[in-house]
Amino acid sequence: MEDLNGTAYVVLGMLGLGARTGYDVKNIVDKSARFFWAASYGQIYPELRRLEQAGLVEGRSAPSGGRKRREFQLTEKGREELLGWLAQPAQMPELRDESLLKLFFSDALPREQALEQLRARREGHEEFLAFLRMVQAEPGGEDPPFVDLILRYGIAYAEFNVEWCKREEKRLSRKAAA
Amino acid sequence: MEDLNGTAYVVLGMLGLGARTGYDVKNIVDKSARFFWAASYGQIYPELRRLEQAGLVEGRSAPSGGRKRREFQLTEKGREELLGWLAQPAQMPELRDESLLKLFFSDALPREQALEQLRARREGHEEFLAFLRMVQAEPGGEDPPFVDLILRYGIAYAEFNVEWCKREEKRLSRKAAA
DNA sequence: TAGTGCATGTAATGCGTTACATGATTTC
DNA sequence: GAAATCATGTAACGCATTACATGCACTA
Repeated sequence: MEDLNGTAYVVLGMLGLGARTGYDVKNIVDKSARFFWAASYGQIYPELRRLEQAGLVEGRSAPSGGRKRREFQLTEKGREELLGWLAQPAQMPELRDESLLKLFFSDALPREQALEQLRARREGHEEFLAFLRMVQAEPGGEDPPFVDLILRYGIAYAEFNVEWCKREEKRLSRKAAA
Repeated sequence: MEDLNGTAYVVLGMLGLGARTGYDVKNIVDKSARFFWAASYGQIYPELRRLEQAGLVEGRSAPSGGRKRREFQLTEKGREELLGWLAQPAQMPELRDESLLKLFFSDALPREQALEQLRARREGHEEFLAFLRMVQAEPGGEDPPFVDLILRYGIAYAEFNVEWCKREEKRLSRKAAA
């Protein structure tokens, strides 16, 4: 087992799911994983090289017309690394949620502005929910079961947040009125 | 308005909530905000200096016995900065959840191991839930309303995750049996 | 022919953790 | 007298974003 960072496993995993180029990896991440794990070109391309040097992926030039292009695929070693990582339990995530931070400090704010923070959080999650429902409704090949599972998680998570905000908005308005 | 990072506002906010030293800030963060926004000494102390230079906090030496100690408090400018920041809407957070990432790639795994990932996620959130309930049950001064709101959010969030995992564990076991 | 998409990459900068280093005071 | 707690800080490293730079191919 190598000592790899999370981004390395995103790349390995996406190659496993059919991505061929760095560009592919980025697009698939943006379409399906961005909400729980983002990745930028500035990480992906250097990471592909490191993985190649470590023998976990194999790259070869595969130009399309006169356009430069590198295709990658998992090596046997790379597949093992991915499976080994998948088999280990994950760390609990450290959230970094600015909106919760603002709410946490909102005792310093007039009630109406604090309520506004709650509303803004709700609206953010409502938009997010709409986006995920759109993705879900898109035609095209069925997703693999666990890819679909995570999409449904995203939807459930957004719904939870919307409902929670609504509940607390009501509670707060009631209190303010009392 | 200065151009400050999130950690700066954590520090300002915690001083507003009664923290006096960098050490205080760290402890309060660990007790009440770590689950949605962590901060380490390596950020806090340099940040306090920057804030002092920017005139947002005021520090003075306040040794207790022969022990070196610096107390800080918000300046008027610092309080305004904090309030200004609180009044603006927050960005949607970018999650970075390794456990969701592993589930996302779990189609590559034998079903039983994938189920194990779900169970591990559930157990993580169960522990987290137990921890938050303990914090909630602790005696001691009542928390300000919004501090309490966020504690209740944490609990609701953990409960949501536990329930979601249970539901999906069942669904998956059913499928495997079919 | 202009715009969009495909494709690859680097450099600067900033954010954050970890490990290290030090030392006084209080409590058992 | 040992251990825990209070308290402050730095240095090295790693991770990630952003902005920049380049250029081909297809389509409207």
